[in-house]
Amino acid sequence: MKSREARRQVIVEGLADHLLKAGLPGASLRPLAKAAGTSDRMLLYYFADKNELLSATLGLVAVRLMALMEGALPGKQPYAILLPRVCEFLDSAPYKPYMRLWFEVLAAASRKTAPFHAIAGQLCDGFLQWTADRLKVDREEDRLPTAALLFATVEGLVLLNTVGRHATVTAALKGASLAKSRQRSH
Amino acid sequence: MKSREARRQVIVEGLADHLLKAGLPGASLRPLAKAAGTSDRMLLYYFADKNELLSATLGLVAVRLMALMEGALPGKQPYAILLPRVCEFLDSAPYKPYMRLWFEVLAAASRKTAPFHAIAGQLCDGFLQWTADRLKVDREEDRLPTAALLFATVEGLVLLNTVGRHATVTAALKGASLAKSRQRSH
DNA sequence: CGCGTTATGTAGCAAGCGCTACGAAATTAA
DNA sequence: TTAATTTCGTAGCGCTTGCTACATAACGCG
Repeated sequence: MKSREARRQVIVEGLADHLLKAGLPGASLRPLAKAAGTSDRMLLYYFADKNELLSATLGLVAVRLMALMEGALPGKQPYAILLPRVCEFLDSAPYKPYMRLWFEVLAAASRKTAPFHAIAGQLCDGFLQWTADRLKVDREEDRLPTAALLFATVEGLVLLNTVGRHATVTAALKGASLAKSRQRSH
Repeated sequence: MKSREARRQVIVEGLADHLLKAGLPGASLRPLAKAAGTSDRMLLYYFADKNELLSATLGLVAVRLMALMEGALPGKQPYAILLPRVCEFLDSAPYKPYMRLWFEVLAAASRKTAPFHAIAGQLCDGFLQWTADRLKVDREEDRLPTAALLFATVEGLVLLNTVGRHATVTAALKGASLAKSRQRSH
């Protein structure tokens, strides 16, 4: 009765591991089952169908990512400092699998494919919240807009990193610091 | 002899249409062939394999997109004006299929999957060039960094739009204008 | 014990995938 | 006209996909 939920939990852990390694293209039932130490038959015994299974797994992945990010970058920093910091640590090894998977989910979500659209939306909100929490602003009413801008910019930069455009990323960061330094010198 | 290249061209046009509609998930040989008015057998007669076929098709898609963008936003604008402008028109109807497909290519590229990685890189460079061309800067040496920043930010904003986070996008644009206005008032 | 619910293995289905073997037309070259 | 080459349809291969039918095993409870 209760152990069913527990068993589901254990399975989902294995699925999440595999999903982070292989991504959505490698997320077919048989490989997933193998990674979780069970069979495709059992996956569809514990989950109604592949959608429910993926929803649960991506949910856990989101929880893991948020837990990873929770401890990172303590304190509050202004925009100009936070931008390169976030960009840098999201490009570090532990986050790369998450970022790759994240982009695949986004691509699927852009065609309104269930269940990706909903999940992508939630994760966007979560990440925006996380950004706002770490942001130091002069006026409190600027928090959300500034956090949104930072979020979007980081998103774009991480994306550029994943396709190997590192030079463009550093150029963009230089561009951001340019704007800030000019802001100060005026 | 020469008509073979012409035939390929005609086929690729049909493939591009379908690819923009159905995206990478719908890009299997039989549907593609149907859309191009031929058979899967013939696709693999005119192209070595599916990779070559997709490369050619995505190449044409890139050409089409660049042609679409060529006429848009004539003249040069400063960063603060260009950012919302680009963001707005990339969210308009004619560009949406391109953006969706673009994200799918990026997701595939993030796993270094051939031939997407190379194509994504090229398109990044093309778009960066386009941005730099339309940017008005005070000092010429700021052009590339500023263009890169704008590119990345737009990328992130378009991404947010495709998952329906329009409020976050407008907030971010407000955040950008905030930074600029404060820059002026200081 | 015996019985009902829960768990799991085996086997397979229909559909789709990229791709190919084969032969018949159609076209071109001699 | 004949011979060679290019074009294309038919059919199917081997494999993977999500998912299911069926039977068996294990377990909890009376």
